[in-house]
Amino acid sequence: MKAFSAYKNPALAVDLVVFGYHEKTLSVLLLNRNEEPFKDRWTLPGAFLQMEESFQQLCSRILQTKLGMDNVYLEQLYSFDAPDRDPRGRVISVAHYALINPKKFAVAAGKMANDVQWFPVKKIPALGFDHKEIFTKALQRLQAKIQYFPVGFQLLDEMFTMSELHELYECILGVEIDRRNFSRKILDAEYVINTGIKREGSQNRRPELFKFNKKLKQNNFQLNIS
Amino acid sequence: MKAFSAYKNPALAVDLVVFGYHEKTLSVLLLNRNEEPFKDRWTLPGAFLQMEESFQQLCSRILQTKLGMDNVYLEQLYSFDAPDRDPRGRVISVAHYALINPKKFAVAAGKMANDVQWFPVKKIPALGFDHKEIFTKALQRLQAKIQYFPVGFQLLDEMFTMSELHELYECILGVEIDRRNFSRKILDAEYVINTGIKREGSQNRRPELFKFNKKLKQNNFQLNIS
DNA sequence: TTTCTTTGTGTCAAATTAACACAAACAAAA
DNA sequence: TTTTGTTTGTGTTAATTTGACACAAAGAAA
Repeated sequence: MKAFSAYKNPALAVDLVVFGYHEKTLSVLLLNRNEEPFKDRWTLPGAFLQMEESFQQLCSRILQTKLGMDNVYLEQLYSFDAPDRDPRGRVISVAHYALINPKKFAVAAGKMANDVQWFPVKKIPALGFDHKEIFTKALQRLQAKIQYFPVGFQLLDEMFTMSELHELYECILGVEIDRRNFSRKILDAEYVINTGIKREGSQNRRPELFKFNKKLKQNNFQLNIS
Repeated sequence: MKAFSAYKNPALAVDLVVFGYHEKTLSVLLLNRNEEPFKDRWTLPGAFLQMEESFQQLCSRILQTKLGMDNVYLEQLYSFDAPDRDPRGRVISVAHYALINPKKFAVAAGKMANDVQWFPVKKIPALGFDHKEIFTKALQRLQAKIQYFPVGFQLLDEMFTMSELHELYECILGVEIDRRNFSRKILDAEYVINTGIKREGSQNRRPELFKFNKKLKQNNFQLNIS
């Protein structure tokens, strides 16, 4: 480590935007900090990166110790570097976002925070640090991604109805989607995944909403419609 | 900074994938390292983040000191965290990519490296660290982004012909594009940018290749076709 | 002025989307 | 078990978009 001795490194943290879907509402999990800075303010859950730890591991650690969750969909979002983003000093945050099904995890306040709570994405309070910016970027990413990749099933139970999926999409994208055309797109996509070939029918091909790729098929992706 | 005293932080670096377009070829700038680790191997240019420095500033510093460039298009790519990616110890790399016009900058070896050279993206040699992975991700990002956002002009002169732009797109995407339909899309897009309304004509609307948004207009974007 | 090259528009068939009628499947109630 | 309503999926059609290519206008070179 000689090579680094001349450097004083900024601290490295991960902040998590945890999305959950419940009662037709997309929500985000926030912690009420019980210590300075931003004591009693809502913030995203986060923690500092340990020397030997990967981002994945750190995310799991945050989810487990602070929120009691594991095995969730996770994706790296962006790294935030504003020099003044943390009043304690220089901290780079490599933000990630997670998609979970709130029913599976009873959210309980961990040791650090005095309160953990779901907030609908339309009613996010003032956040500490630059977490509002992180949240906004995460929501935009989710909205963009759901249109070409089947993230979003992680927000529902293993089995879900077409209506539930339809509502989820309308909710996340904030637009109305024709129920029947949506249904057709999902079924077409599922068919392609399972068989590798397009579904025939007079004109019933709607390959736009999802552009499933082969990787997904390899990953044994399953769209369960009850 | 008391709060951090318990932590030993991983080092933070930025690695740059600098794209240039020259003689109908998309290339990447590589440095031949003249010190361990990976002495005499090709790598992406990079440097460690100083305490008060933003990513932007660090990128500029790398471009200026190692490559003699400034004022280039720059975008954050992804953060790489494999614990063993640097044999010297734990180093997180927040990779960025840049688009430049090679004609504007005479590439000269800086102090650190003993050689700087353009490599066509189809002929990248074995790279040190995990830089092959970073390069691959950058190329994929560029290919994806160019299809809905007008990055890519930065690779050409201020004035360029339609043929040049057309070639650039074919080169980056690695596919053939009909010259005439391409031309129409570009001109339609330019028209929308300048006037805010669609270009009329019997069926000559091709709004797919670029989805220019208003932000671009605000940024005074100009597509100069000689 | 002629000839060649570059560039842009017209046209048309195929593919895709959006909107909505209708029918089958399912569930709840009687 | 029948009735009644709700959910879900397919059919159909018009409008939009794409892709392929003919052809013409504009420039550049000879």
